[in-house]
Amino acid sequence: MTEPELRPRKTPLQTRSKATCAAVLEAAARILEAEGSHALTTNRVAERAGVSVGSLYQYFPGKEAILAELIRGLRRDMVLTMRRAADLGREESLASTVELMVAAALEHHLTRPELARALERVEAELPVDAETRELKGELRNIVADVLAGHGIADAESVAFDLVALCHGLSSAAIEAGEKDINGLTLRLKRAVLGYLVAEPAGTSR
Amino acid sequence: MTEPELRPRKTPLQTRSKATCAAVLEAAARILEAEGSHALTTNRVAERAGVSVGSLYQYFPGKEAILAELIRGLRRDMVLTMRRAADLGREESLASTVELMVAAALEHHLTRPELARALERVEAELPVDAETRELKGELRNIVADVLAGHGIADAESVAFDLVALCHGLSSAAIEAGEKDINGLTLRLKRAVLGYLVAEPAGTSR
DNA sequence: CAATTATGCGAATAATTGCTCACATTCACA
DNA sequence: TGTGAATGTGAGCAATTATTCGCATAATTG
Repeated sequence: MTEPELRPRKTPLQTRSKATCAAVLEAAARILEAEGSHALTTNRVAERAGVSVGSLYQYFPGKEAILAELIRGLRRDMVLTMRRAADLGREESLASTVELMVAAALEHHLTRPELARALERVEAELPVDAETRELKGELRNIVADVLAGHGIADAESVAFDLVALCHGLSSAAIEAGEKDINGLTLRLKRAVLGYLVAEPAGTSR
Repeated sequence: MTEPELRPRKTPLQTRSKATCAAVLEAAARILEAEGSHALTTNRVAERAGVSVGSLYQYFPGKEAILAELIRGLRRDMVLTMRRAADLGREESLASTVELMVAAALEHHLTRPELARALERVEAELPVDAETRELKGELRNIVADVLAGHGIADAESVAFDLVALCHGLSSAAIEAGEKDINGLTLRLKRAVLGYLVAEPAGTSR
């Protein structure tokens, strides 16, 4: 049960090799979203990418590294999207900012829903990747900053909860085949603003 | 890519065979929570169960069937737990009932957290199992009934959202190693009551 | 008690998969 | 243009895995 290596083997220098790398990643993504992680074998990825296995192994030590790279890519995207939304919301009301950010998060989930879902599942079975951990923290920080900017107490902890709540609702709704994105945005907004407005205290037994 | 069979091959009749079945399921559960689904092989399960592979295959057509059975068991448990909580909450205030149900759901997630998480991931990669689908619907119905009993409009849709929200927050918190269960219960309660209290309307663009 | 049925066994086989390596091709650069 | 570095190839070996099948043991039944 040796931990699989998640870092790429070497970074492509020439354009040709960059294309190879990209093709491998894209092929893996497609297999993943169409058939799930159990169908992801190095030989299949290479074939689908129009590349030989040898080339694949030149850049990735194994399939876990390919998956890890896809995950990092997704998270980097997410952070960028959310940062942009947070910036747009600067000087806006809390409600407007929430709507902007919720819409951004949703859009992110909607670009390649199956891929995002598959990668999330895979991530849980892989050793923790340092950069991925950082990126997740960064996401929470972005949210926390927005909250703090509107004078909300305990911003860090609240940010954690809001991110988790939104993630839960978006995933479930998208998985259930929800098509009404505007409606879903409203439901997310309702959850977020509701949480913010509700009494933090209350007797638990 | 033939769909794996998820139903057990035959039902054990004698006590001896019931024990074999149970041993297989428990062994699979232990491997799953300790090492994840990639480590779950039929031979390993049989060995860990103190049973031969042949016996395993007598009752399960493959490992997917074992996993499916574990999933069904977990869901059946969940429905029972939640029904009990809903019954206990009858004649109580909405807030109290929410607290009871939230606590029940949490307790459920906490008995074998790693197992529950692993099974959820596995479920997403398996063909949809009829009974599992039913059970998930049943869970939402239980919540919807409670909501309707308190005169909440659109109970079905709200139930969907509340279940999703709670699932999201519990999973994230438990995964993050949250130990303060009382505190977590309060946060869940806050999310639920907040959602219920917040304006369902609001302008989305 | 047979005789029938249920249960259990595990070596052996077939299929899959990860991964390497010896060799070919292309590129960068003096 | 030539030479070393970078890149690409894919047959094939090693290891893992799923699954079967002939046979032994235990329970049930009549």
